[in-house]
This record gives sequence, C-alpha cells and structure tokens, in this order.
Amino acid sequence: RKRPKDEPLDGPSYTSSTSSAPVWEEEKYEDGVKWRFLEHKGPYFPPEYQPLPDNVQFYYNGKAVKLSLAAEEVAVFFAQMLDHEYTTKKVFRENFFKDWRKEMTHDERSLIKDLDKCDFGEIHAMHKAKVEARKNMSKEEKLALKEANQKIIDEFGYCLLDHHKERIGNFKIEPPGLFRGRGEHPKQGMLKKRIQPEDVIINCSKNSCIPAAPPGHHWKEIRCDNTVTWLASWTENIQGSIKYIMLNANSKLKGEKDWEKYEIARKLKSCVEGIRSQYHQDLKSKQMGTRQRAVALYFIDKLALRAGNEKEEGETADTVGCCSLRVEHITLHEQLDGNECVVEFDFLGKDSIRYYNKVPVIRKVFKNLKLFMENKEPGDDMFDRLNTNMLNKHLSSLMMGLTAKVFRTYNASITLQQQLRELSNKSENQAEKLLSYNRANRAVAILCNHQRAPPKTFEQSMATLQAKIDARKEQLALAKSELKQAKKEAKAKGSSDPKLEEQLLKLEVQATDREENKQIALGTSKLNYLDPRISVAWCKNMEVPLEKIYNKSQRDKFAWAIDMTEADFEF
DNA sequence: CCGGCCACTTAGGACCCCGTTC
DNA sequence: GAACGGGGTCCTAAGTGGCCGG
Repeated sequence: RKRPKDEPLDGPSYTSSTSSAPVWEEEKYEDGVKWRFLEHKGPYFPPEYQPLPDNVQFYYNGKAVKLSLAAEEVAVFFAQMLDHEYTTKKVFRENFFKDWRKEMTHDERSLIKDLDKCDFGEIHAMHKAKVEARKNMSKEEKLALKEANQKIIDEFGYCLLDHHKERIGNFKIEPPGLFRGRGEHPKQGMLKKRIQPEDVIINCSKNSCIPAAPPGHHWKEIRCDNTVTWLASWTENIQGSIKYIMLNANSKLKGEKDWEKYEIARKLKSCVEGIRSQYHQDLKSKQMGTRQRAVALYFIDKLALRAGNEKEEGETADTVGCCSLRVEHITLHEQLDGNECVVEFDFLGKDSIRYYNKVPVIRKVFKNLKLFMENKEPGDDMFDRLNTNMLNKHLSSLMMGLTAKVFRTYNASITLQQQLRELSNKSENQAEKLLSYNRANRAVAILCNHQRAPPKTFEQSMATLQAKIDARKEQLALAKSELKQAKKEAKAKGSSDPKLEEQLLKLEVQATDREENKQIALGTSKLNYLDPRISVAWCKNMEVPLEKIYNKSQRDKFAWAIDMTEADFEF
C-alpha cells in the first residue's frame, strides 16, 4: 500500500536497538520497497519424531500392535490430547481417523478400521509422565534448558534488516500435530503435517549470507523480493494458506506500519462528520445497494463491527462480520425495554466469539432492515447487494486509505481518549488513576467485543481478595480505636494510620477492577486498536509512570510513540 | 466485476515463570 | 518448600484487504 501523501513530514523518531539515528533521518524507499538488505539464518525446525520405547504399546482390539513410524507419530498426537474434550467430538474423531489412516501402511490400514477399538492408554500415560517429569525438573536442569533455548534464540531469533539487527517474531516452524480450529470447525482433528525444508521459501538479499538448509536438505526456493516483509514462508496443508516468518512487533518496519495505521485513523477523525452525513443521506437512496451500504456503514461506525468478508463454506467455522450478516442473526423490536427501534444482534464473530447486543437505532435504519429482511429465509444474506469489496471501494473514494477496519481503530482510540478525559482526575491517587485507565480501556474492549473465558479460578481468587480486604478493615478499625485511646491519654495529634488506609483502598480498587474485568480482555485493544500516544500523553499529564500502563514488550512495541509524544498530544 | 492468491494484522487460549503466601 | 495465582510470552488460527488475471 502506498503511503498517503498528506502525512506529517516528521515521522517517528524512535531509535532502534542497534542504531541511535532517528528513523526519519534514514532514506525513504520508493513505493512498495520494504528493505534494501535482509540477512537471516532461516527458520528453526522442530525436533524430529522420537519413536516410542518398546515398553509403551498401542493396542487394537485388545492386541498389541507395533505401528510404523509415520502412523505411530500421528497416534501419539491423538494420545496426547486424550484429556481434551474435543477428542470425544464426532467431527474431530472422524477427521483424525481419516488422516491417520492415510499415514498407515497397507497392512495397518486393513487391520485398523475402527477408532473405538484403539487403545492409546499407554501412550497417553507416557505423555503425562513426561509432562510431570518436566514439571519436577531440578533447578539446574531448568537452567540448562533455559540456556539451550536462549542459544536457539541467539542463533535463529534475529535478522539484519538494512542497518538494524531486528528480533524475529516467529522464527520457529510450526510443529506437526492435530488441527484444532476455533468453534465448530469442520476441519478439526485433521493432521497438520510436518514441514520440511523442501516446503520452505527463503526470502533474503541476493548479496546476503544465504541461510543453509538443514544437512541433507534443500529449500524449496530462495527468493529476493524486497517488496514484502517476510523472511520465510510455507504452505500449510489444512486450509492451503501461506504461513510466514516475520519480524517482531518492536521492529522498525512494524513500528512504522503501526504509526501509519493510527495516522490514517486520525485522518478519519477529521472527515468522519462528512462521511456520517453522507451515509445518513444514503439511507434514503433509491438504489437498494446504496441503502445496504449505508446501513452496513452505520453498524460498522456505531458498533465497531468487523467488515465481514465472505468465507468458503465447509472450510471454516460458520462466523460472520457486518457484510456477511444473515437474517437469522438479527431480531427487530419496535419496542424493547422502553426503547424504540431496537436491533438485537446474536451471531458468532471472529474466533467464534459470540456477539450479543441490543441496540436502539434510528428509524431509517430500522425501516431499511425490515425491508432487507422481507421475503427472505433465516439463512439468507442480510446485505445481498453488498460485499466488503464494494464497501471498501466506496470508502477509499471518500478518503485515501479508508477501509472498514479504520473505523474500528478510530472509534477505539477516540473512545479511549474521551473516556480518559471523563473518568480520570489529577487529584486521584495512583491506584484510582489506574482504575480509571482500565475502565477507559474496558469501554473500548466492550465496544470491540474483546471477550475472554472467565478465569477458571475466578470465584476463588475474588474470595481470597475479599478476605484480605476484610482483614485490612479490621486492622484499620483497631488502629483507629487505639489512636482514639492514645489521644485521650496523651493528647497525641495526627490521623489514624495513613499507610493502612492506603493499603485498604488499593485492595478495594484491585477488587473492583478484577470484578469488572471478569469476561473482558483488555490486551487486544491495547495492542492493536489504541493509539499509544493517547496513553503516553495521559501518563505525562497524570504523572503516572508509563510502566504502570505498558509492560516491557509493550514499551518496546510502542517505542515510536513514547519517543515522539508530548503531554499535549491529541488523537 | 469476481475469484484466487498473497501479505499482513488481529485474536484468544495455552503455557510458563516468578513472586507471594501459607 | 509447596501451592497458588497472575502477568507475560508464545502459539498459531482467523480475520482484513490489495492485487491480478480472466
């Protein structure tokens, strides 16, 4: 994508790990070129399969069967998962069995015809013992393991990109195993095959030291394409999609892209009012397609829905976004809970996370929805004259670089900024300020529907915390009465123990925060949707140390923002 | 236009590690 | 010194959206 021409001239001026020169002093490349020089060691391959010891056996129909190496490896994948609920699922078991049989020899295949007659018990027990043994390793063993891992990171985890030594995000080839998609995935249980060097394309500079393939192997291809950012790629066998090895989020390349993303969202801020009045007009259009586009945009803007690309049926779990909503996902209520024109959404979105929301909408939108649903079956598309391509084409005509997802970024960031202004106050103490920050963050997470499964130990840990609070309260009460006594006797001045009160407040704030956060995931919005400059400026204004908001890796990722942002920054 | 392909961002959960508490 | 619990990292799936060729 081309860099929009009207971006500010002063780019991010953070410094990288190896160079102190501000980025904006470096040459800019022509369109599409991502680097001049790229050198790396190639991906790291997972260890080869270790055959089972003789005393661990697989049984079919009660009889021990020595499997071929390939079939055994796949059997072990299944055996390792036996504690998981999904090994009991029909689709998972059928997919697994079908793929497993493909790995068997002719003889094995003619013997093993029923998964229910397979006994993986010994293999499963061995695996559990291994996990247990790993947990019980001595300090020395753990240290040795850690050092060995560090050595791998040192050797494979970095690359040289132009003048910078950069950390690679995922330098390890994904190990083989059984595919477990999210939700009701039709391909769950299929065998995800082992990747060989012969499957891997290496991308690097012609004049760099080209990585050597593992002994006895060769790469699929050596490519020198400086219009892409990946270092290596391979095609995965489940969906047939390409997997990439790319840089870490703290790299210059990723940082610049991130900065650019937020600059586009800020540009939307300056023209969003015009765009809104445009789509309000379009709600009345004579063209059905235009009306559908307007309603979709209304949802994307107001509810921060994802665009909703079409998906191939049977290839993935049945999930939708805005443009792919079906009639069955929406219920219209003329009246609901004292509101008029309420739209009830109930659908599975990305990662099969449920989106459930009852939203009062303007009458024109409501009427249009009724019209779109007329004479349709529950399984029919709500927006039959619209797709993401048409929507994005329209958006890019309104503003350079504008797509559906920019609205999510814009609305997330602007919401954080507004909420911070509304909720936080310089007179609060630090714990209160942090609660306010988290609440602002939470408002965004709720808008974007970033959910998490409630932690398994949630009730337990809330109870423990409450017990602590009660204990502190008691202590405080005791201290107060002691003070009273002291005052009476010695006419001592001063308040009750301020430290104790502070501790109590801190605990109470912590309890509130945790309770409110039960099913909300803050990390996704913090990492992907909230312009970090808003948070940096807030910290400066509130005199809150940045480390309270961002951990080390987040500070590395947002180095560009930390370096360029003053207290007066406005999104 | 449309489908396939490609590149890249966004996402939740598993797992690991380390400090705290009993 | 074991158990706990919570933050941080790792993993990789699942999205978005551009481009190209028919």
